Parts: sequence; C-alpha cells; structure tokens
Amino acid sequence: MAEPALTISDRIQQELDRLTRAERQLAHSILENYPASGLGPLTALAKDANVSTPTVARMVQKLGFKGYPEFQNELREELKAKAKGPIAKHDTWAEGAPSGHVLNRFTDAVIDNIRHTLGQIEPETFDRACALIADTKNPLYIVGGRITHTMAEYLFLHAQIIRPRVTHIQSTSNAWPHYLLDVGEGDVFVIFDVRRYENNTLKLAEMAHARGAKIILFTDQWRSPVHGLADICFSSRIVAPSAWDSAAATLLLVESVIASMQDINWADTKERAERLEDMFDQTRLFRKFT
Amino acid sequence: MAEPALTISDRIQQELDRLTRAERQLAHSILENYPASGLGPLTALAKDANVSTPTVARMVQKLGFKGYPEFQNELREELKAKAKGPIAKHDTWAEGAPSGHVLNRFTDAVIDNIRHTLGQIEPETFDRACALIADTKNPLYIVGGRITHTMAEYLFLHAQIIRPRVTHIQSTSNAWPHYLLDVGEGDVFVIFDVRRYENNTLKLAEMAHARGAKIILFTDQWRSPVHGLADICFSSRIVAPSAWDSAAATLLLVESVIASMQDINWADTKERAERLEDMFDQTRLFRKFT
DNA sequence: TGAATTCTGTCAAATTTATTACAACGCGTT
DNA sequence: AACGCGTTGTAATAAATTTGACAGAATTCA
Repeated sequence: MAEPALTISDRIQQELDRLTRAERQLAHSILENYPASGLGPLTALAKDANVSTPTVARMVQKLGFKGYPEFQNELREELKAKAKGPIAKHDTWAEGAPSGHVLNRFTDAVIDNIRHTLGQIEPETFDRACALIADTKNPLYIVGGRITHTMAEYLFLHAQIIRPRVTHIQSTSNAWPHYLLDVGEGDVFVIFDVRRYENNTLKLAEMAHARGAKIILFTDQWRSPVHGLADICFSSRIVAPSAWDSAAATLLLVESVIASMQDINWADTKERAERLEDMFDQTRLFRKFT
Repeated sequence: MAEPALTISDRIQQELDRLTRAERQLAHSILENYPASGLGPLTALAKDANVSTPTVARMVQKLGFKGYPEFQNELREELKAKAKGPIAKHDTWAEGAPSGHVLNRFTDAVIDNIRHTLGQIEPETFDRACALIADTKNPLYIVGGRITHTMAEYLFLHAQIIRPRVTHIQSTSNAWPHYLLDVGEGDVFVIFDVRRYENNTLKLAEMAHARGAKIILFTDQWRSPVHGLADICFSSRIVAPSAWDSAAATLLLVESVIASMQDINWADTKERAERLEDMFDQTRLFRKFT
C-alpha cells in the first residue's frame, strides 16, 4: 500500500474548492475538531454538520475512500502515527545501517518502551517514592532477583553514596532471611521483580510487608504478584525484538530516582561523596584526572 | 456533564488489578496505541487483543460504561479536549509533570544520549563485534569495574545462556589475575570502563592484550585509556542532569549485542534456553505462568 | 482429587450504522 | 417561465456492529 504523505486533513483542504455547499459545510465540521469528530459514527457527524448522511458518504468517496469505514481507518492510522511522536519517526538511528538492522529495531523498541513507561507514571507518585527512598530516618533495603539483581545493584551503588543505612539483598540467595531479622515498621523496601516473577522475591516481600515495611516495586507492564503488597508500583515496558526483555526503561526510572534522591539530600550527598573521593584517592583505585 | 478528571487510560490502569486475565490482555492492547485502537470497531479491538468480542463488551461495562459506543464517545471527548489544550507537543514525557520535572529532564537527556551514541556507531563495526562475541570457538571474558560491573553482569547473565565458555571478571576484585592464567591468543574480552577509569581495569586490559586476546571496549564519549589496546571500541554518551552519569545508552548497546548474539547462535541458544527452563522448573524458582 | 465458582468463547438475536435508490429542490440557462 | 443539470434529503435496504444467553474450560478451594 502506497502510504500517502498527505494527511486526511490536508486532502480535505486541498479539495475544499471542488466541494459543494453541503460538503464544504461538512468538511469544516470535520476540521473543527480534527480528528475526533471523524472518528464517530457517520450519523453523528452528519447531524453535527447539519447535513444528511448520504452527503457524508458521498464526500468520503469523493476523497478517494471506498467507504466511511475505510476513511475512519486511515484517520486512526494517522492518529496512531502521531501518538508515536516526532522522535519515533522512521528515523534510522545508526546511520548507514538499514532500518531493519538490529540496532535500529532495538532502539525503536526501547524508545517506545520509554515513551509508554513515562506516560503511565504520575509525577506525584514518583516524587512520593523518591522522598521515601531518600529519607534517612528509615533504613532502606534494595532487593533484586536473578536478572534484576543488576538494576538493584545499580541503585544500591548510588544510594550508598547518597545516604547511610542502605542494604542490598539478592532474593535468589538463600541468605536473605537473615536480613529480615531487624526489619520493622517504616523500613523501606525497593523491590525489583520482572517477568519470570520469582517465588523468593514474593516470599520476601510478604515477610517485609508483614513486618510493617513500606514496599516500592519496580516491575513490568504485567506486574509482578508483589504489587498487591506494594505501596508504590512502577511498571516499565520491557518488550524488545529479542527473546529477552529490555531493562532500558527500568534503568531510566532508576537513574531518575537517583537524580531525585540526590537533589533531596544534596547537602549530605556532597559531603559523603567528597569523603568517598578521599578514600579512593588513598586506595589509588582510580587514575588521576585525564 | 460531569467531566471525570480521570482519563480512560487512568481508569483502566486503576482497575488493572480487578480485571481478569483476558481483560488485562485487552487492557494492555488498548493502552498499546492509545487511544487509536479504542476508537475502532469492537470486533477489530477484540481480534487485536486475541480475546472474544463479549470480553470487550464486558470490560467496558466493568469500567462503568453502558456499552462500547458510550466508551468510544468518551474517548473521543478526551481526544477533543486534548487537541484543544496547549499544543499537543510531545516534549513532556511524563504527562502532567512540568517539563522541568526530573523525569522529563532526565528522559530528554537519555534520548539525546541514545541518539548521539547510535549516530556514531558504524553498523559493520557493531556486526563484527557481535560476531566475535558470539563465536563459541573463543572463550569469552566479560569485565566490569565498580559501577559498570552491573552492565558487565547484565551481559554476562544473558551471554551465559546463549553460549558456553563465558566468564565474568570484576576488575575491582583482587582475584582477577587468576582468571588471566588461561588466557591465550584469540580469546575475546569485553571490557566496560567509563569515567573514573579504573587502574585495575587498565592493567587487566594490558595483560590480556599482551597475551594476544582481542578486546572489545564499552566506554564513554571521552574514552577510557583502554581504547588504545582495544580492537573495537564503542563510546556511549553518558551525560545526565545529575551528579552521576547515565548508563542507559550503554545498556541499549549491550542489549542490542545480546539480541544480535542470539540471532547468530539461534539454534544453540534455543536448546540451551530450554534446558535452563527445565532446570528452573525443577527448582521451582519461578512462579508458574500467570 | 473433586466440587464450586469464576471466567471465557461460540453462537444467535437485536440494534445500530452505512449504503443505495429515488424523489424533490434549487439554480442557471434558454 | 420552463427545462435541464447537479445537488440534497428521505426512506428503504443491506451490512456491520454490539449485546445477551449459554455451555465449555479453567481456576480455586476444600
């Protein structure tokens, strides 16, 4: 199918002169709130424009569609494309690679995941989560599973610099019950659990919940069973053109949380980070600048 | 008419827990291209989501609408309202958050990083790297530093499923010299080293290089000193509105590499993944399918 | 394991929606 | 003023969509 570069709106405006009185009346009504009105039933559109139903049918045929349903179909396609946003436009990301190349396909998917993920997050919820995580009054536990362990650790490594009293628990280890000994009312758990939800993680969450801990969950669009116990739940899209899932959107969230934590605790963070630098200097772990 | 402050999208997400399997499947399909898919005929929507038409009818009633047409009506109203509002630009990612919100600022930065990173990659180089990494003739070593250790592990966890003879080395551990004992001509090293380049990592790279190993380096835009020894070097942009860097673009590359490896070794991978599944089943580590 | 409950799909009826046929109307021309 | 042409609306028909009833499947709980 040869996709016309012109939107329906364009086409209507182009034809405007060739249209008859009633049709023009209708055309203006369609453009009035485009594309919403065109997506309703033909009958409603006709009434809105004060023309008869056959007028509508005739006009869409004049515009080159087989019938009203086909017209609507194209409107919906247009809407779908628009929703993808200017970013996801058939841009090829890695220049010089065919658009079917893994890199381009994967990047498309990731951008799409990010868009969906962010679209579903309420900023207030996000801020609330960050405040909880940043609050040094409560001990913070970070929990990851087999794969998500990496995300958990990423968060842990940074959280550790920003605030004291952070613990990283790997739910696949069988040592985790020990960590729960000291957990009490008001402790905060950040739990990662995505597809192939892990029984261990669920059990851990249940116990933490039972002890009165607050749970912040990072999961996927299908939601880990832990979400029933969670106070706050973030679900990222993870679909990818691969046998495995993509953690990119989750990572983006985690990094945003880190940035936000740092803002909240800036005074502390700065001082802690400097102390850390000093210690690194003493261990000669890193290269001197440049 | 009492306009509900909640969009249908919100409502669906809110109800998500109370919905049944088929309904959730449907809900996700609606959210997938929202609102376009919800504006088509019920029949098409059902087919898209792989559920029966009555399931659709039932769900919209569960959401509080008298019937599908009423549901569509509200979707159109929503669309109309949105079109009226300040130009429907996609410059805010988390809708409802001011564009200065961390989430939006961070996401902007990450998308930008991705674009820059991908723009600098030559597909041939990428393919060559994947071929090397996927080639089971050579042992594969994956090396990460203090923070990048997480990226390394992410790659390792997947590579381990796709092919045999993969080793994960943490350069910050002092046990790494042991791993180098068996390294010889043709072995492949994937090394992660980003800002605050680590001396250990450089030393490790030097030794591996001296023994004739091939080095594939993932670094940042300023390039780790290891790049002088590397056969292939990928540099990701890592700037973020935060005191720390963003690993998102790097993760994207890593995931693309995984996807590509999997394509190259598909026959093997499939069989290995199945064996892994079996073992998981036996350990009852994961929940049975939803 | 088996019974009860809930969920889900097939099918058919009912309703709505789109299309066609045709008659009436307006408008310009002779 | 009357004819002819193109336009428009009414009404009937045809097609599709939506909804409801029922039975089979899946799940839960004892």
